[in-house]
Amino acid sequence: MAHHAPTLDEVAREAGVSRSTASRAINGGNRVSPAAQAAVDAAIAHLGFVPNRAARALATSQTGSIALVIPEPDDKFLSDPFLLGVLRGVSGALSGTETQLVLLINHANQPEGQMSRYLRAGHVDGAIITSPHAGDHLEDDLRGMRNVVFIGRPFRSEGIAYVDVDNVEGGRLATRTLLDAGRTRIGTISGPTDMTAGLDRLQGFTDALGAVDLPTDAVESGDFTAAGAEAATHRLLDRRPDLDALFVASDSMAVGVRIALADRGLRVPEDVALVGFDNLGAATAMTPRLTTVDNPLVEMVDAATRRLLARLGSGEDVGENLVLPPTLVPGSSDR
Amino acid sequence: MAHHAPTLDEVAREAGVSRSTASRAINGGNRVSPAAQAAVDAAIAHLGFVPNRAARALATSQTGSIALVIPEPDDKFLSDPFLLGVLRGVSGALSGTETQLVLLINHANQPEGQMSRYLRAGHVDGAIITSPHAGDHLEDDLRGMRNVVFIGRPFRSEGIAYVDVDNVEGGRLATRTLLDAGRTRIGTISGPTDMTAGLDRLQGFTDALGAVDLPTDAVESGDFTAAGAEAATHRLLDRRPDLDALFVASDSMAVGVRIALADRGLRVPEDVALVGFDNLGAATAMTPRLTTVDNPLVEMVDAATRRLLARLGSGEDVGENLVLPPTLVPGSSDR
DNA sequence: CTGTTAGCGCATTCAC
DNA sequence: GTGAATGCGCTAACAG
Repeated sequence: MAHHAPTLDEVAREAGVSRSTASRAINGGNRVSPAAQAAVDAAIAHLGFVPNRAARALATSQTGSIALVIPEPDDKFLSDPFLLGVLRGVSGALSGTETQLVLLINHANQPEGQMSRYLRAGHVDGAIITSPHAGDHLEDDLRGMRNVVFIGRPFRSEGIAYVDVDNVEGGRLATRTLLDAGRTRIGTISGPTDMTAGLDRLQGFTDALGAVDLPTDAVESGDFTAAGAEAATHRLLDRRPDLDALFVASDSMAVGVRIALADRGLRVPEDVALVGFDNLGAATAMTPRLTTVDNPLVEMVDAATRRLLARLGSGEDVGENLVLPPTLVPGSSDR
Repeated sequence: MAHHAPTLDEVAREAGVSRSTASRAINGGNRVSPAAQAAVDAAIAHLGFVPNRAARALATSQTGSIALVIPEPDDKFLSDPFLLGVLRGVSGALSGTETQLVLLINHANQPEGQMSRYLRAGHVDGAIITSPHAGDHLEDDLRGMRNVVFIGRPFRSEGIAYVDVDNVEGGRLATRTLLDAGRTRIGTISGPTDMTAGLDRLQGFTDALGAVDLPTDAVESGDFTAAGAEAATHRLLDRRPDLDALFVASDSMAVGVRIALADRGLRVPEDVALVGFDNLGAATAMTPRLTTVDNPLVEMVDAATRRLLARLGSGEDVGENLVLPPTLVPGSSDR
């Protein structure tokens, strides 16, 4: 245990300069002579100096950390690939940065406005908010705050910066793939209706079928879990046993759909063709390999983080919200 | 945005007391009169005062935050239920606490000793370290530091505080379940050999079979992923097509095992009985539902976090390392 | 380009 | 039980 963490004072003394010069040398080296810079660098290396974050934060009133707000862990939490992708994206964008990542679990029953108070209290410089649900206080509490970026489009997006994948286009893409494979009796296991991602993907499904004058009523909504999708599939097939294809709004749900189909003795893709959505790991683990729509989640989050950092740094907005295009990932479940 | 975050000074002034009294009132209220206490409380509520973490950290040289160190995101990262369980455990232990959680991604190629330097620099008060691998610098870098707790027993545990599940006993439990079901040609898809969890579960397998004089050589090691396990299962069955039961060292791997068995036309449990390990979500999603060993991960991590907090608070060690007992979770894959 | 001078907001001696 | 004084380690004017 070091008896004493080296301080800027000691660095300055060892380098033979004043504290201010040492400080400038550390922060970008503006207006410091090469000689002084070198001396300070040497002293830092020699002493193993690491700036004290608390002191720096106090002086600059910037914490050097951002928060990642994630929804309360519930039963589906334990197998949610979404969160892992988010982590990976933030982590990538922050690597090489001095910025710290503070994790904030957004408990559902926590006092309204607590989150925005936390941000306003200045405990962190900014925040990334994941998976907004309808009725979430967060969306309204945080509207207009410029140090906040949402992952996924919120329900009312005015005054909210966000990045998202084009879920409508993704839903279209998936459904067209089924059409191109020659299927005509197409249904969907949609996502939850209290999330824009669920709604948008369903919209894409409806668009694609409507464009070719096919019925769009074979819909049952799941909850982005395998178990929920399994039940939804049974409900749907009870009603419409003639379906020859399904667009499943998430790969996790496709696992449940496969089970339901197997229970009914239906083969994939011979009897029922399948196209999923996400490509976050589950698709490649299925047999036959699931044809799916790639959700560029990691890139999305990476972009969101960089955008937040830019907003914090320059103070100026980077402009438009970012909506990334989805792409089809071929498998053997669609034809 | 508030023009000005309220400071302790203002609280003191509004309450008609000195800064020191206000400070005491806030921190436990020792040696402050009921009248003063009430006045301060009122002022705090009125002003919406929130103590500035940076200032407090600077004054106390305690940051009020702990780090959670997780391994670098690789390809299996995106579908690892382990990490989610850890998050859930830490989150639970920290809720109701003022302590912040800082996420640290431990990049494999990061300079040796960086992590321990980070801790010694005092950026956080302590750390929770997840899933130690053999050859990890971390284990040696952090040995002896009393503000660190590991999740999962490290290879050399001297000088390292950790909590773990009894993986050996878990492996025994799983294997005995298979024996009790009348199986006699039992193999295992083990975990990676560079993790104590993998090694220990295999040890339990060997113990249980050795105790009844059955051969223990039907072993192939997976990597805790479904794809890896699928390949391992084929290797094992190529060599030992007569097996009538498998202990699979993780539920994620069991998914791959099921695929491999299906490919070979083997039914579960009629032809091959299966017992997994973890019960972190995958088991209940399988059909037939996987019989598995419950890994009390969330409780483990919760305990680890509380232990860390205790160590930081009182300065005294809480004593022994904690090793939680695993329990069997019945399914219909074992008989 | 450099050093001197002030705080940032809080906890904590120490006398009273 | 209370208040005055001091310092945590750093950055940011300011005058030189």
